[in-house]
Amino acid sequence: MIRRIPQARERGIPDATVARLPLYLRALNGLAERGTATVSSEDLALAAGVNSAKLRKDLSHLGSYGTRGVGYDVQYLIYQISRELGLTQDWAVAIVGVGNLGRALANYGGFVSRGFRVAGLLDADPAVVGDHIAGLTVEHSDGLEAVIRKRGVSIVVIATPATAAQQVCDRVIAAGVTSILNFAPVVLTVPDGVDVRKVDLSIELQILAFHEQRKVSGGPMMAEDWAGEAG
Amino acid sequence: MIRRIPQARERGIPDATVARLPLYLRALNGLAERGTATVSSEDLALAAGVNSAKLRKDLSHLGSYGTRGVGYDVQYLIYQISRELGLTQDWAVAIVGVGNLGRALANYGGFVSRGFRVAGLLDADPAVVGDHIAGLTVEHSDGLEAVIRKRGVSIVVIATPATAAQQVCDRVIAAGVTSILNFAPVVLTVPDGVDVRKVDLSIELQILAFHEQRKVSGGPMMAEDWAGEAG
DNA sequence: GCCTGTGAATAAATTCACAGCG
DNA sequence: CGCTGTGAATTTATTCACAGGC
Repeated sequence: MIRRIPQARERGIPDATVARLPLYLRALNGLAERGTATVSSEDLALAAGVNSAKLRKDLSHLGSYGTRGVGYDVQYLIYQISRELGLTQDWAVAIVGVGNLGRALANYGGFVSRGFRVAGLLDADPAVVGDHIAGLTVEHSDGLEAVIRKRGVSIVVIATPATAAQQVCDRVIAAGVTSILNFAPVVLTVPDGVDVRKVDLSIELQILAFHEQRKVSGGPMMAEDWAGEAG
Repeated sequence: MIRRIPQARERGIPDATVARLPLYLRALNGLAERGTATVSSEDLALAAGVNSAKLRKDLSHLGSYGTRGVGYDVQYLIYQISRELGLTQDWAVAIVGVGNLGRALANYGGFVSRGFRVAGLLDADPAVVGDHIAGLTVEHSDGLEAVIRKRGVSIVVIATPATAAQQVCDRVIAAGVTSILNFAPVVLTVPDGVDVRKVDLSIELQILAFHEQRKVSGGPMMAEDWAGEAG
């Protein structure tokens, strides 16, 4: 029988924990900006919106970075989590598809601030190519492979229409990219070893609707005097 | 702290299942468009990107809507899932914050197509108020409460800067909204009974970076400061 | 035979509760 | 003492595997 060796150190961090580390990091940065030097698991958990037992368990997967009876040193913990997430490195990101969403992403401050650098904006539409967005010039997606290779892009954000997503996906994988963030509402087919994360705006709304439906017995309020102004 | 929504007594569908139903729904709609009448759990699972056992278990929580030896009737299953998610109703959604992201959301086809209707676009910036986006006119956020009441808004999307998010959140809750989709990178504090879902663009990138870091032993090509870590 | 639906088994995640250190 | 770190207990989710209907 093959038994998994529990790597107490830095290997084998649960997915659920990894997904929360950015949350803790953001809460810690907020504390740091307000000049807080140390924080207890209770307070940090509150700021991050989780419970303290979970927070301590999560952090314990990284190592013993707290001090019993005191709490965690904010700056030190920021560094440790950043290192664990790989944010002490500089990641070049290319955004493919410069529609409304692509523009929003390019201008999103959170990308640049944490180890990510938008190294390329690409679009297939000649009407968009040449636009200046967030200090970059939109390039034609014909040059996708060249941009990836020349600028060391390791993460690609797909913000194209659904119909183009798989094709873009195939091309960037062929160019060596193994990390993709997909905003197109389509399931991408990728070979083993390629990591795809998906953000689906409408799915979140649908989940909300499910819960909303359960709350209100009579369904949503009726829009009585809604006069559509479209058209 | 996270409060469980007044859970349905009759059928407690697991959260993990609810989160996947929209995925199945999209896969089914794709099949329907191509004229497929029935589909096996195997094929539907493939289209949705999950495994078939999970799919069958998920669907079993809704009822027995399949036919042994045959599969599921596509149209019927679409209806059942839609009903379960509350998408057979018409949900009025207001988007607060009409920056790049807000515009992207307003133009996002997936909203309108599935039981959601953008009933209001609001922003605090007078320079934006009056803009026409996706067939709507941007209104000043002073009128937030009025818009919510008059147009029967039951779900609010917060796409404001982080600094404004909590204030907007408080106002919409005071106006009776109990379902919020938050794109601002901040943890919202809400009373019990209010359901908040969060979409955080940078968190997804950070999770990708974590996995990417583990794949590539040498790190990304453009790593500038390679602090010698004893590995 | 084929494929669903589902108990049982397994795995993962969360929470409890307290030992142990500062 | 207070607060972390963590085994143990609990809850939740996934996967297996096959009974049972078509």
